[in-house]
Amino acid sequence: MSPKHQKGLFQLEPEPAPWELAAGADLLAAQVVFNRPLDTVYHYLVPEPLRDMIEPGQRVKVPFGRGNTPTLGYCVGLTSEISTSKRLKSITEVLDRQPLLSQQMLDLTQWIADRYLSSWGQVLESVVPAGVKRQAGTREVVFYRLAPDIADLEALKLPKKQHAVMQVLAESEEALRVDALTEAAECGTSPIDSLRKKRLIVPERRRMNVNQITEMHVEPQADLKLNDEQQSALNHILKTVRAAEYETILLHGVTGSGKTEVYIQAIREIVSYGLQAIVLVPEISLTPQTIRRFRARFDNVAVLHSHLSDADRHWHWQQIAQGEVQVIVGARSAIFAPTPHLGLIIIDEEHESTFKQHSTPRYHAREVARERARREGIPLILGTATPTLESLVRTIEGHDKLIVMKDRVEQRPLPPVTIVDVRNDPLIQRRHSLGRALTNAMQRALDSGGQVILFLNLRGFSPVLWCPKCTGIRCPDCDVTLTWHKDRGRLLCHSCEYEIPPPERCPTCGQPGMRLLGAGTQRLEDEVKSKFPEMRLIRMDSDSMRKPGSHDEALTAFREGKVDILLGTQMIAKGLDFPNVTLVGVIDADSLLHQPDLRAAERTFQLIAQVAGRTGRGEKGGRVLVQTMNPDEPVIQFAAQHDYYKFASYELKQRKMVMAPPYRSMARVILRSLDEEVVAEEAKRVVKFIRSHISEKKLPVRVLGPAPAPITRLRKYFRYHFQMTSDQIQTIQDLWREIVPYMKIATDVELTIDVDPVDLR
DNA sequence: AGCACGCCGACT
DNA sequence: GTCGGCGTGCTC
Repeated sequence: MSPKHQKGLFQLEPEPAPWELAAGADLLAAQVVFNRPLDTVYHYLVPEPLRDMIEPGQRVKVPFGRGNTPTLGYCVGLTSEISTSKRLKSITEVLDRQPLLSQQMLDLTQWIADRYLSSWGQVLESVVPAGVKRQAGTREVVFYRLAPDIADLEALKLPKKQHAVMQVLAESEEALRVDALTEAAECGTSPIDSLRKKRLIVPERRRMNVNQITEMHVEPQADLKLNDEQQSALNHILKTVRAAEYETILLHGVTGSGKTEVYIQAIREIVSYGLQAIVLVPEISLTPQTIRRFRARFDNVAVLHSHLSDADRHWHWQQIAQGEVQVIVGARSAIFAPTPHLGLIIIDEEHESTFKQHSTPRYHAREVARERARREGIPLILGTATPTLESLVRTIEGHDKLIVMKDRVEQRPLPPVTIVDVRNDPLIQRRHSLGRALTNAMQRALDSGGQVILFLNLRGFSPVLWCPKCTGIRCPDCDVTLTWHKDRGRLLCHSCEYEIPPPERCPTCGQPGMRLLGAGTQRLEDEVKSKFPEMRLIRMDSDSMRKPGSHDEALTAFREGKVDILLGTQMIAKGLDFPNVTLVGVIDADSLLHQPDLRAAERTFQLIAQVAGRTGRGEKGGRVLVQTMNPDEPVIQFAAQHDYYKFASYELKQRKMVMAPPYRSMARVILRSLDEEVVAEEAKRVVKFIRSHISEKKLPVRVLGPAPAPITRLRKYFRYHFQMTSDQIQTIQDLWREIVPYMKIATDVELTIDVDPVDLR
């Protein structure tokens, strides 16, 4: 038996609870936090009747503020030592029968609040699923038992029906539900009510599950044989697992190197110790294929995806908390799964930006996972074909371990990548999306019975509807042009929900003859159909894949060879292997490269590498064509050479030069308001205030900005932003906490801070 | 964030 | 005179 397992057993032993230690004292106070941007932990007296039911991790109802408004809060601790001199108010009600969070999860959420400059209460509110708070899918059922002091039934001289009820209960080992009782005693509910009023029977409330989830059945599968690289990666992971120590392992495996099989066999080991594993994947990879893959290898897998109902989510939460689940597979928020005996955390596709939450608390699941692993003394595995520079630098600096798997399984080579300079391509000049080289390559691939994937990172038909006399049509609420969606016959805003029918004349100057500029997946689809009319084609983007299951359906059709050409956005860049794909075309590598973002180059490299990974997995081999107007761009060159490390060292030099992450920590502050002048003024004022504080305290913090955000207007709001960078994130955190109370922000301006931003739009 | 308190203008 | 505008400051 492993030392890890023993530790797991010890955790089952009841510890003396802190409130028991305080029981001798004459007062008990609960520490309460609120779902408000307040950093304070408030104290409330626990009245006598609530003393034996309150526990940290439960929600409580308390009077709050001058008006004593009844407010929900989270009890995060109990104490008999109160530091405040204020007179304490009392808790009104304890809302949960069981704590929603363990002490470890409370500690972790406090760390998140601290790290991401959000309040503890706000973190707790977003960590506990709504279905768990509502106890969705359960109902309160009343059970009855005999009162404890009843000795002789006959002596009570009860009416016949009531006597029958008592008889049934006396013969029963456990408490009975009302419906079971009425049936057994052959009566209605009135005798039961009378008995309760006489206190001869006592009610007992219990929560019962209403529905059980029926999981799909999957044929079990045996583990696969690992190749040498996989085996040595697994050996290292198992060494850490057996040592029961924290370590972050960056598993850099090229596309098709078989990372998933390594994860599965590592999980196999910890499951055999009775421990649980969490596997985080990007939401988009939560396809039925991924799910099937895990279900086929483990008995108890919980898959937490975005289409679960509140009731399902609650049920899974309970199952996980009871230790009934071996493996939890889910997106970002699955890192909060309440596993009692966690043994391993895996983050697949570590480089994906969806692991960063986009709203408060703006945590990064990778960093939360790292902290959770550190606290629980377990390994964290970060798997990817294109590590983020952040993760790579941590291995260079010796904080984390790097394991490289440079070969694909069965020694299949990575596909040759050809950069196609389309600057002088006659077809491209005539506004085609497919240049001559790509068209010819498609023809050859299809002629020899291969399949083709085309990648274009823009949905819709055309991103600009252009008036020759004036400008393009823009969204009235956002600072972006409207995209023409031919399939729906509407112009859509990609930043909000705004849509309009296409105007016949320019809405600004009344000129007819608007022109469509630029191409999205829908226009590409038309072009492919006209160039290859006999080929079967499927388009995958968020428009064509709206109904649940269509994603899986499309991929299955493609895999089974019922489709010749698959074209789409990001959606097709990751996931599964299609052995018969012999050509991958990247339509427009430049659109990725030219985004106003410090990670534009990194994302371009990642996308080309990911898309290229979709081919060359079968015996026929495969190739990749990348169309670009910037053939000499180093990033595109490195991607064509499959040389991650050359790319990394080039890009790291750039980042060092401009003092950007991963060499500097960064926080981004966003101000938004309906009034542009107000928000611009306020941003200037705030930055001036911060700068003066920095120079006064001589803090090593740089402030960049303020400037209008790249998307200056979003959903009617004008947005300004600025960045703070420093060698230590701690410096920025301390600075922010110190100055926040002093910078009075105008009431019509909203201010948010994003620590370690991944998106600077 | 939310809410109460407070100090100013235009109404029965 | 008072109803309500929103700026200010506090919440155990």
